[in-house]
Amino acid sequence: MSDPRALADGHEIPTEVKDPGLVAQRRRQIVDAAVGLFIANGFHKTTTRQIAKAAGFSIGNLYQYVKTKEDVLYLVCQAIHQEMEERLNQRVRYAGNAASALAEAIENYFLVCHQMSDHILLIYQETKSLTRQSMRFVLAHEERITQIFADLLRKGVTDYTLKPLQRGQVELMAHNIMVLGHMWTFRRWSLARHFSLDEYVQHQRDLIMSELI
Amino acid sequence: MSDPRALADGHEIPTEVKDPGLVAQRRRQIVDAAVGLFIANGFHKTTTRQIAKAAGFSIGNLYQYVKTKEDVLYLVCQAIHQEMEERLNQRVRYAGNAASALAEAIENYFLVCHQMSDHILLIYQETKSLTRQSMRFVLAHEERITQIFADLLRKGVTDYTLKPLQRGQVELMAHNIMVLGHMWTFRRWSLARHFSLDEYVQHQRDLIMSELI
DNA sequence: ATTATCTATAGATCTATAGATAATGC
DNA sequence: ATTATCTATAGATCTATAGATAATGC
Repeated sequence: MSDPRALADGHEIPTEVKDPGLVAQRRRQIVDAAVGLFIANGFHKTTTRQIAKAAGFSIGNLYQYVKTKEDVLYLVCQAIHQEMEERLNQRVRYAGNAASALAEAIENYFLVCHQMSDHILLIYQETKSLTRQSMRFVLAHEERITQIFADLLRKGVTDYTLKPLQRGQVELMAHNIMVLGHMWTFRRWSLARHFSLDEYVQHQRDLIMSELI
Repeated sequence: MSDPRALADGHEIPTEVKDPGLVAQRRRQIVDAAVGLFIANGFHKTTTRQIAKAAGFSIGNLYQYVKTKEDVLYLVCQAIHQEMEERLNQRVRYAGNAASALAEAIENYFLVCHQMSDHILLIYQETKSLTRQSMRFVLAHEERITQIFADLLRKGVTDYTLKPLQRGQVELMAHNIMVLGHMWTFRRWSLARHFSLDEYVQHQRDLIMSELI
């Protein structure tokens, strides 16, 4: 709690069930069921009954693993960020030329954004339905993902493969990268009239890199 | 309907009331009441009773002016885009140096985004709750606003105050400008730790313009 | 007479829990 | 014996409408 990065690990949700392995398994079922339903119908129009049914057990049992419907939303948001973070870290190269590592990370990130479009949209649309506390954790996770790019930028400044940047400008560029990736998910209805995914990724990557070199 | 730009003018919502002036007036009351409630509590958690009460009349009368709750959301989205568009057009200068007109328009736009933060967030969060048809109109309006920047970019290319740009790149930069303005509204929780509004506007404006000159 | 407004409520939900039943492990 | 699961439902909504009343204009 004292380290701001630990915030993104989230908070415990109380359960009536003793076996931690079972809790993890059932909650994964809940999340898998809920993600699809929330994407299709939104959080508010999805009922806890639908979630229980799609997860493969009864409504009563669902409430052994979460205390409220909002708990389900929180689990979903955390799971989405978790997956996003893993997919990015999996591919980030920290050795060698930082500028080209950044360019690769941007490309990878934009492709992941494309693959996780519906999930990213869900977070934009439903974060507001979280309790204050849950929202803080979800935003902290978003921030931690942003720091992947901030770290690469700082590394590029250190090894002189990028132009020098003020501390604030590092943050700004990291956020810009994040948002331009998301942009493909919430403006594709217009962007796709002009670009394929690959064209979009290349143009944006070049735009960002030309700013930095 | 045949001209894509006309789409943004929207579609008529049926009413039981004959006097068009009264319809306009009551709907303005409805929109003013609903905007505040939707921002505070979200579309789904706001009840039609609350809207009627805040608008100053009964629930029965509300339904003389709209057919469904979703109609209210649609009216709200249109009103927000209307105001945004007016505030931008009011300040856009089409005479003289296009590059500096663009820089000024960006600055003005970012400030308007700041002032209308809650409204922009509302559109990001609730557009999905519109019917398919209403959503099309709302997105068309968003596109029309984006074209304000696309037009300035084309003008800058024509008068040689900006670098030459391919057709697709004009669209891309216009969308980037739009989204970087919105970004202040949905990432201020993080950005404000590093920048004041004015610093943010200047940095982003300089970043965009340096790409174009 | 016509138009606008209000009151009262039908009908349809939905979340969360209580209490009963089934499964598991000692 | 303990833990997990299920069935049934209490209690609390909420949208949209029907029918009654008030206001308006000829």
